[in-house]
Amino acid sequence: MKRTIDTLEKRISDAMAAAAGRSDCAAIVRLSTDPKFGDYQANGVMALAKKIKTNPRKLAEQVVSNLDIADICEPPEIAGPGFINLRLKSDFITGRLLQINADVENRLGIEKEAQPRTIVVDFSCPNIAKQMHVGHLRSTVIGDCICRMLEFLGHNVIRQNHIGDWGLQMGMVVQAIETACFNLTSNDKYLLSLLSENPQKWENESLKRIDLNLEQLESLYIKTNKALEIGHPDFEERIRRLLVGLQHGETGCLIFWSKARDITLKECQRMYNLLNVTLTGKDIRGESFYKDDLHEVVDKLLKSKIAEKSEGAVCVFPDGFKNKEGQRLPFIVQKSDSAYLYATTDLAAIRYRINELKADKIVYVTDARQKLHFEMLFATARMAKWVGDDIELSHVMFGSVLGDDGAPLKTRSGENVKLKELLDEAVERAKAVVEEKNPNLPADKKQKIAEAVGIGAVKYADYSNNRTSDYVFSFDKMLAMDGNTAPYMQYAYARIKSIERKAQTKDVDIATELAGLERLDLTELAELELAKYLIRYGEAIDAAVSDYRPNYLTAYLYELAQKFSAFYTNCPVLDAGPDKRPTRLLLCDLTARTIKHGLSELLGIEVVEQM
RNA sequence: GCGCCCGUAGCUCAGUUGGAUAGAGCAACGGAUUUCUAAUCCGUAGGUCGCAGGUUCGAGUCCUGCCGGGCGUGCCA
Repeated sequence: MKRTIDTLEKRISDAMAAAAGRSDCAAIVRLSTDPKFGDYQANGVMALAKKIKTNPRKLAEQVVSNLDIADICEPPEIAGPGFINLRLKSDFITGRLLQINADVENRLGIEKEAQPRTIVVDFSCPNIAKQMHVGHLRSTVIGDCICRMLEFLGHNVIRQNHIGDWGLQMGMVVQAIETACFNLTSNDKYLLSLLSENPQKWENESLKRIDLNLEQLESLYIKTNKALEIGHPDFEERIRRLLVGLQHGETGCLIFWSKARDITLKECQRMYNLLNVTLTGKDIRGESFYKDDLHEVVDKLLKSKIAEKSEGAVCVFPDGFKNKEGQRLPFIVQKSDSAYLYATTDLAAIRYRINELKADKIVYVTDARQKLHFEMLFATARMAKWVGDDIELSHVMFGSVLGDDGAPLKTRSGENVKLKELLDEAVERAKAVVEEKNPNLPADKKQKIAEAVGIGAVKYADYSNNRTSDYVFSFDKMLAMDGNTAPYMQYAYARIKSIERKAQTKDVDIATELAGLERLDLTELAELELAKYLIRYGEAIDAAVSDYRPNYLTAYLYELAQKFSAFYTNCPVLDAGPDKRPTRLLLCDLTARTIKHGLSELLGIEVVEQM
């Protein structure tokens, strides 16, 4: 089932082309700004009239006379300076609803993309030896939604969790694990003896016994970091040696590193499961994966004269980038101490994604502060001809999560707020609300509802904000029952489910009433409004996915829930007469399916049967 | 200094290649519950879209300048 707006766009554009005798015509069909203008409006005639220097209203008349859309709309009306106003026929609306109802694939009548692409999405990207914190929330959640939407439309999505598991800090990570082993050894005679006699065996033995969780590892890492900052030359030298050892693949260093990686990834996976994010172990492809390609990246850039030595470092100077003195700005791919950095890794990753993963598009979901980095990265990759003109590189950026004070969200002591603590508190608060509103539910149900609502609220708040702007984090707002929040959406869904449960006690067989449904009765305004909105779901997804903006989807879902709530208060369902009831049951069913699909399939937010 | 992002109702924010009278939610005020979950609905009030120019049939949206804020700006990611 084609999207209505696309069909209208095509037909009107064609009619414009016929009227104007040229091919570059765009109807620019949009939702009407006001119900009195109908459902859709075409804005393109005025621009075209200007281009071909003619009277826009006359042109509009010509276009309309060429136009055959009687299967969809009432006769179009020309208004104002040259708008074409379109009102959907009620037959068309009911036809669509029935088609959605009959969709056996449960896709709510939404078609897959005619030309599926291979799209790599790079997101989440936690770091080794660090707990996920609020800074990872947006990338993880928005990236996941983008993947889900693209996949639903039939694209081949390849998730890439580009974790920070290589580079400068790894010396300290190795040191941290080693410290943990020493701590273990200090009161263990056997390990003590091994330490002097057989260091290799000591490493294996102590690692086997070590039982660190990520929190403990992180705290060791932080201590190491602090010790380094204070500045002991010996210690500094030791960390540097560990880093070099790791980079040269010394087994001792590698097994410590690998242990830290395992501890970290295990905990991250817990977070993904808790967040209902689709990432798994197979999506992990961190910086370390590219470590052996870095030399070649720099070498190729140097050989092709794209990179040059400057102040000891190897730099690329892409066109159009200037520094503060107005001189060309470097994209450093190798430091003067010959170490590689994230620019190098990112270039290696681009090559891998295009050559091995066969990406048509690569989408990076990272915060807005990295904008310049990605602009230079893309420019460099294109200069090197590693990325063809037919391949799209997108930096999907987002703003920061702020605290009440307007500064990036931190704890009182100035640390990043841990994601786990944030989610725990959200669930805790949601639980208090469930307890208050619905104390009679069994405890396990209350817990499930609290988890769905609490975590859903955090995610939904993130989605519903325009991703490019910063937003102020507020439990009170995201858990509010009014407004564009997860609980409001979940409540609307729960109300429909409640009707369904009630139906059984009233001997109403919903399945039977919906199965043979052929005629609908949309006489009430609230019914018609809801019906029209339901058939637009595909348009909302398209808008959200084509600009990677989940807030378009949440805005649609919210409005849908509002229209449902209006319908719910005005139109009794189960007590309606036999002529009205099937239509109303269908509206309930399709609303529930749409909300569930949007929340649970596309946003990864659980719905609940009762609240 | 330069670059990027932003500035919309008291607050938080939507606003889709420039479209008709700029929209929500919160807060405020008024109303609706013998009725499928009131965790709801309906209504009222609230605006110089930072300021000043410009482009045009038409600007919150595009251009220029200014004011205010955030971020970035050669060896972190």
